[in-house]
Amino acid sequence: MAGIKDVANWAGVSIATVSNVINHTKAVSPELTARVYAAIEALDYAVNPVGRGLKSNRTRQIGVIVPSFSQVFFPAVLQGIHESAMQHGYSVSVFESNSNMDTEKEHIRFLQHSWIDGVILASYANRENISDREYIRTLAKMGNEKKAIPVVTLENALDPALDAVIVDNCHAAETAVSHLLSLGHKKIAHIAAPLRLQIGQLRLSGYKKCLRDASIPFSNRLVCEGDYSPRSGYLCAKNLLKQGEAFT
DNA sequence: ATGAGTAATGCTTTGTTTCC
DNA sequence: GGAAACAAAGCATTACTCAT
Repeated sequence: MAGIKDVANWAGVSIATVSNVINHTKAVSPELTARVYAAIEALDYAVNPVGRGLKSNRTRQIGVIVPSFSQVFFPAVLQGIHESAMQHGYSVSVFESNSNMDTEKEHIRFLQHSWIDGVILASYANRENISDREYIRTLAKMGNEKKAIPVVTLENALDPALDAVIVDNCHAAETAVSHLLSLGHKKIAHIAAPLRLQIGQLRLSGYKKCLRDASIPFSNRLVCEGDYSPRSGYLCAKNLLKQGEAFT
Protein backbone atom coordinates (compact mmCIF):
# COMPACT_ATOMS: atom_id res chain seq x y z
CA MET A 1 0.00 0.00 0.00
CA ALA A 2 1.38 3.37 -1.03
CA GLY A 3 1.72 6.03 1.65
CA ILE A 4 1.99 9.78 1.49
CA LYS A 5 5.80 9.51 1.27
CA ASP A 6 5.51 7.33 -1.84
CA VAL A 7 3.18 9.86 -3.45
CA ALA A 8 5.57 12.70 -2.56
CA ASN A 9 8.53 10.78 -4.04
CA TRP A 10 6.65 9.85 -7.20
CA ALA A 11 5.48 13.45 -7.74
CA GLY A 12 8.85 14.93 -6.75
CA VAL A 13 7.33 17.12 -4.02
CA SER A 14 7.35 17.16 -0.24
CA ILE A 15 4.79 15.32 1.86
CA ALA A 16 3.55 18.71 3.05
CA THR A 17 2.66 19.61 -0.54
CA VAL A 18 0.80 16.31 -1.00
CA SER A 19 -1.14 16.96 2.17
CA ASN A 20 -1.94 20.52 1.06
CA VAL A 21 -3.21 19.29 -2.30
CA ILE A 22 -5.37 16.56 -0.80
CA ASN A 23 -6.88 18.77 1.88
CA HIS A 24 -6.88 22.09 -0.01
CA THR A 25 -5.21 23.64 3.03
CA LYS A 26 -2.72 25.81 1.15
CA ALA A 27 -2.38 27.20 -2.36
CA VAL A 28 -0.37 24.85 -4.58
CA SER A 29 0.47 25.63 -8.22
CA PRO A 30 -1.63 23.88 -10.89
CA GLU A 31 1.45 22.10 -12.20
CA LEU A 32 2.33 20.50 -8.86
CA THR A 33 -1.31 19.79 -8.08
CA ALA A 34 -1.56 17.86 -11.36
CA ARG A 35 1.63 15.92 -10.52
CA VAL A 36 0.31 15.01 -7.09
CA TYR A 37 -2.98 13.78 -8.50
CA ALA A 38 -1.11 11.81 -11.18
CA ALA A 39 0.97 10.15 -8.44
CA ILE A 40 -2.15 9.38 -6.41
CA GLU A 41 -3.72 7.69 -9.42
CA ALA A 42 -0.57 5.85 -10.48
CA LEU A 43 0.04 4.48 -7.00
CA ASP A 44 -3.64 3.95 -6.23
CA TYR A 45 -3.10 5.94 -3.05
CA ALA A 46 -5.77 6.39 -0.43
CA VAL A 47 -5.26 8.33 2.79
CA ASN A 48 -4.50 5.99 5.65
CA PRO A 49 -7.33 6.56 8.15
CA VAL A 50 -5.17 5.42 11.07
CA GLY A 51 -2.49 7.98 10.31
CA ARG A 52 -5.04 10.69 9.75
CA GLY A 53 -6.81 9.75 12.96
CA LEU A 54 -3.58 9.89 14.95
CA LYS A 55 -3.18 13.56 14.20
CA SER A 56 -6.72 14.76 13.72
CA ASN A 57 -8.44 12.63 16.35
CA ARG A 58 -11.10 11.97 13.74
CA THR A 59 -11.69 8.74 11.81
CA ARG A 60 -14.83 9.64 9.87
CA GLN A 61 -16.40 6.48 11.22
CA ILE A 62 -19.81 6.34 12.89
CA GLY A 63 -21.04 3.47 15.03
CA VAL A 64 -24.70 2.53 14.88
CA ILE A 65 -26.35 0.20 17.38
CA VAL A 66 -29.83 -1.13 16.72
CA PRO A 67 -31.81 -3.69 18.72
CA SER A 68 -32.38 -5.99 15.76
CA PHE A 69 -31.62 -6.19 12.06
CA SER A 70 -34.83 -8.11 11.45
CA GLN A 71 -37.27 -5.52 12.77
CA VAL A 72 -39.06 -3.93 9.84
CA PHE A 73 -38.24 -0.42 11.04
CA PHE A 74 -34.46 -0.54 11.20
CA PRO A 75 -33.29 -1.61 7.71
CA ALA A 76 -34.84 1.58 6.31
CA VAL A 77 -33.27 3.64 9.11
CA LEU A 78 -29.86 2.08 8.47
CA GLN A 79 -30.18 2.78 4.78
CA GLY A 80 -30.90 6.43 5.50
CA ILE A 81 -27.98 6.69 7.91
CA HIS A 82 -25.66 5.03 5.41
CA GLU A 83 -26.69 7.31 2.55
CA SER A 84 -26.31 10.46 4.61
CA ALA A 85 -22.97 9.32 6.02
CA MET A 86 -21.66 8.60 2.50
CA GLN A 87 -22.71 12.06 1.35
CA HIS A 88 -20.65 13.60 4.14
CA GLY A 89 -17.62 11.37 3.66
CA TYR A 90 -18.27 9.08 6.62
CA SER A 91 -18.54 5.32 6.84
CA VAL A 92 -20.76 3.38 9.19
CA SER A 93 -20.21 0.35 11.42
CA VAL A 94 -23.42 -1.36 12.48
CA PHE A 95 -23.98 -3.44 15.62
CA GLU A 96 -26.98 -5.44 16.83
CA SER A 97 -27.86 -5.48 20.53
CA ASN A 98 -30.51 -8.21 20.25
CA SER A 99 -32.69 -6.02 22.48
CA ASN A 100 -30.35 -6.92 25.30
CA MET A 101 -28.94 -4.28 27.64
CA ASP A 102 -25.72 -6.18 28.37
CA THR A 103 -24.99 -6.60 24.67
CA GLU A 104 -25.78 -2.94 24.05
CA LYS A 105 -23.40 -1.87 26.84
CA GLU A 106 -20.74 -4.20 25.45
CA HIS A 107 -21.01 -2.52 22.03
CA ILE A 108 -20.82 0.94 23.63
CA ARG A 109 -17.67 -0.07 25.55
CA PHE A 110 -16.14 -1.38 22.34
CA LEU A 111 -16.99 1.80 20.42
CA GLN A 112 -15.55 4.00 23.18
CA HIS A 113 -12.17 2.47 22.45
CA SER A 114 -12.53 2.22 18.70
CA TRP A 115 -11.67 5.74 17.57
CA ILE A 116 -15.22 6.31 16.45
CA ASP A 117 -16.39 9.88 15.73
CA GLY A 118 -19.92 9.41 16.99
CA VAL A 119 -22.59 6.91 17.90
CA ILE A 120 -26.19 6.58 16.77
CA LEU A 121 -28.00 4.45 19.29
CA ALA A 122 -31.44 2.91 19.25
CA SER A 123 -31.24 2.04 22.92
CA TYR A 124 -33.13 -0.49 24.92
CA ALA A 125 -32.46 1.48 28.11
CA ASN A 126 -35.29 2.90 30.14
CA ARG A 127 -34.68 6.14 32.03
CA GLU A 128 -37.35 5.17 34.57
CA ASN A 129 -35.27 2.16 35.45
CA ILE A 130 -32.76 2.91 38.23
CA SER A 131 -30.26 0.34 36.99
CA ASP A 132 -30.20 1.99 33.54
CA ARG A 133 -29.66 5.53 34.86
CA GLU A 134 -25.94 5.14 35.49
CA TYR A 135 -25.52 3.80 31.95
CA ILE A 136 -27.49 6.75 30.52
CA ARG A 137 -25.23 9.16 32.45
CA THR A 138 -22.23 7.41 30.88
CA LEU A 139 -23.71 7.95 27.42
CA ALA A 140 -24.30 11.64 28.16
CA LYS A 141 -20.71 12.05 29.40
CA MET A 142 -19.21 10.51 26.26
CA GLY A 143 -19.75 13.73 24.33
CA ASN A 144 -17.88 15.84 26.88
CA GLU A 145 -14.73 13.85 27.47
CA LYS A 146 -11.28 14.67 26.12
CA LYS A 147 -11.87 12.47 23.09
CA ALA A 148 -15.53 13.39 22.66
CA ILE A 149 -17.82 10.77 21.16
CA PRO A 150 -21.23 12.39 20.78
CA VAL A 151 -24.18 10.02 21.09
CA VAL A 152 -27.48 10.55 19.31
CA THR A 153 -30.35 8.33 20.34
CA LEU A 154 -33.11 7.12 18.07
CA GLU A 155 -36.73 6.73 19.04
CA ASN A 156 -36.00 7.20 22.73
CA ALA A 157 -35.14 10.51 24.45
CA LEU A 158 -33.01 9.11 27.27
CA ASP A 159 -31.53 12.28 28.75
CA PRO A 160 -31.73 16.06 28.13
CA ALA A 161 -27.96 16.03 27.61
CA LEU A 162 -28.30 13.54 24.76
CA ASP A 163 -29.45 14.57 21.32
CA ALA A 164 -32.29 12.42 20.08
CA VAL A 165 -34.21 11.88 16.87
CA ILE A 166 -37.67 10.87 17.93
CA VAL A 167 -41.15 10.33 16.61
CA ASP A 168 -44.14 11.82 18.42
CA ASN A 169 -45.32 8.34 19.37
CA CYS A 170 -48.30 9.57 21.38
CA HIS A 171 -49.61 11.61 18.47
CA ALA A 172 -48.84 8.83 15.98
CA ALA A 173 -50.93 6.35 18.00
CA GLU A 174 -53.72 8.91 18.26
CA THR A 175 -53.65 9.42 14.49
CA ALA A 176 -53.82 5.68 13.83
CA VAL A 177 -56.75 5.21 16.22
CA SER A 178 -58.66 8.22 14.96
CA HIS A 179 -58.24 6.95 11.39
CA LEU A 180 -59.84 3.63 12.38
CA LEU A 181 -62.60 5.48 14.24
CA SER A 182 -63.30 7.57 11.15
CA LEU A 183 -63.84 4.31 9.24
CA GLY A 184 -66.52 3.35 11.73
CA HIS A 185 -64.57 0.93 13.95
CA LYS A 186 -65.41 1.07 17.65
CA LYS A 187 -63.54 -1.89 19.11
CA ILE A 188 -59.88 -1.33 18.39
CA ALA A 189 -57.17 -3.60 19.74
CA HIS A 190 -53.65 -2.34 20.42
CA ILE A 191 -50.59 -4.51 19.83
CA ALA A 192 -48.20 -2.48 21.91
CA ALA A 193 -44.48 -1.80 21.84
CA PRO A 194 -42.67 -3.09 24.96
CA LEU A 195 -44.39 -1.27 27.83
CA ARG A 196 -41.18 -1.08 29.92
CA LEU A 197 -39.99 1.42 27.32
CA GLN A 198 -41.05 5.03 27.02
CA ILE A 199 -42.10 4.43 23.42
CA GLY A 200 -44.57 1.72 24.51
CA GLN A 201 -46.04 3.96 27.19
CA LEU A 202 -46.39 6.93 24.83
CA ARG A 203 -48.15 4.90 22.16
CA LEU A 204 -50.47 3.39 24.75
CA SER A 205 -51.33 6.82 26.14
CA GLY A 206 -52.07 8.09 22.60
CA TYR A 207 -54.32 5.09 22.04
CA LYS A 208 -56.12 5.68 25.35
CA LYS A 209 -56.48 9.42 24.81
CA CYS A 210 -58.11 8.94 21.42
CA LEU A 211 -60.57 6.40 22.83
CA ARG A 212 -61.34 8.76 25.72
CA ASP A 213 -61.95 11.65 23.34
CA ALA A 214 -64.38 9.43 21.40
CA SER A 215 -66.08 8.33 24.68
CA ILE A 216 -65.11 4.71 24.07
CA PRO A 217 -64.21 2.80 27.25
CA PHE A 218 -60.68 1.46 27.48
CA SER A 219 -60.30 -2.27 27.98
CA ASN A 220 -57.03 -3.79 29.12
CA ARG A 221 -58.09 -7.02 27.39
CA LEU A 222 -57.67 -5.31 24.03
CA VAL A 223 -54.03 -4.49 24.68
CA CYS A 224 -51.30 -7.03 24.00
CA GLU A 225 -47.63 -6.27 24.49
CA GLY A 226 -45.29 -7.24 21.65
CA ASP A 227 -41.60 -6.75 21.03
CA TYR A 228 -41.67 -5.13 17.55
CA SER A 229 -41.02 -8.41 15.74
CA PRO A 230 -43.44 -9.73 13.09
CA ARG A 231 -43.65 -12.93 15.11
CA SER A 232 -44.76 -11.14 18.29
CA GLY A 233 -47.36 -9.28 16.22
CA TYR A 234 -48.67 -12.60 14.95
CA LEU A 235 -48.76 -14.12 18.45
CA CYS A 236 -50.48 -11.07 19.94
CA ALA A 237 -53.15 -11.12 17.24
CA LYS A 238 -53.61 -14.83 17.86
CA ASN A 239 -53.97 -14.28 21.63
CA LEU A 240 -56.46 -11.48 21.17
CA LEU A 241 -58.57 -13.68 18.90
CA LYS A 242 -58.24 -16.64 21.25
CA GLN A 243 -59.46 -14.81 24.34
CA GLY A 244 -62.68 -14.04 22.49
CA GLU A 245 -62.64 -10.27 22.97
CA ALA A 246 -64.44 -8.96 19.90
CA PHE A 247 -62.56 -6.27 17.97
CA THR A 248 -62.91 -4.99 14.48
C1' DA B 1 3.43 33.94 -3.74
C1' DT B 2 4.97 29.43 -3.88
C1' DG B 3 7.12 25.43 -2.28
C1' DA B 4 10.69 22.58 0.37
C1' DG B 5 12.17 20.80 4.53
C1' DT B 6 11.81 19.83 9.38
C1' DA B 7 9.86 18.93 13.71
C1' DA B 8 6.11 18.26 16.74
C1' DT B 9 1.86 16.02 17.55
C1' DG B 10 -1.62 12.44 18.29
C1' DC B 11 -1.91 7.07 20.36
C1' DT B 12 -0.57 2.33 20.55
C1' DT B 13 2.53 -1.36 20.12
C1' DT B 14 6.94 -3.32 20.16
C1' DG B 15 11.65 -3.42 21.23
C1' DT B 16 15.44 -2.07 24.21
C1' DT B 17 17.60 -0.76 28.41
C1' DT B 18 17.96 -0.38 33.31
C1' DC B 19 17.36 -1.81 37.87
C1' DC B 20 16.23 -4.87 41.69
C1' DG C 1 15.25 -13.55 35.36
C1' DG C 2 11.54 -10.49 35.72
C1' DA C 3 9.53 -6.02 36.15
C1' DA C 4 9.53 -1.33 35.11
C1' DA C 5 10.85 2.53 32.46
C1' DC C 6 12.00 4.46 28.30
C1' DA C 7 12.53 4.94 23.19
C1' DA C 8 11.19 4.28 18.63
C1' DA C 9 8.18 3.30 14.90
C1' DG C 10 4.07 3.81 12.31
C1' DC C 11 1.38 7.77 9.31
C1' DA C 12 -0.76 12.11 8.18
C1' DT C 13 -1.30 16.80 9.51
C1' DT C 14 0.21 21.26 10.58
C1' DA C 15 3.09 25.09 12.00
C1' DC C 16 7.18 27.10 11.26
C1' DT C 17 11.45 28.66 8.87
C1' DC C 18 13.94 29.34 4.85
C1' DA C 19 14.72 29.61 -0.17
C1' DT C 20 13.40 30.91 -4.81
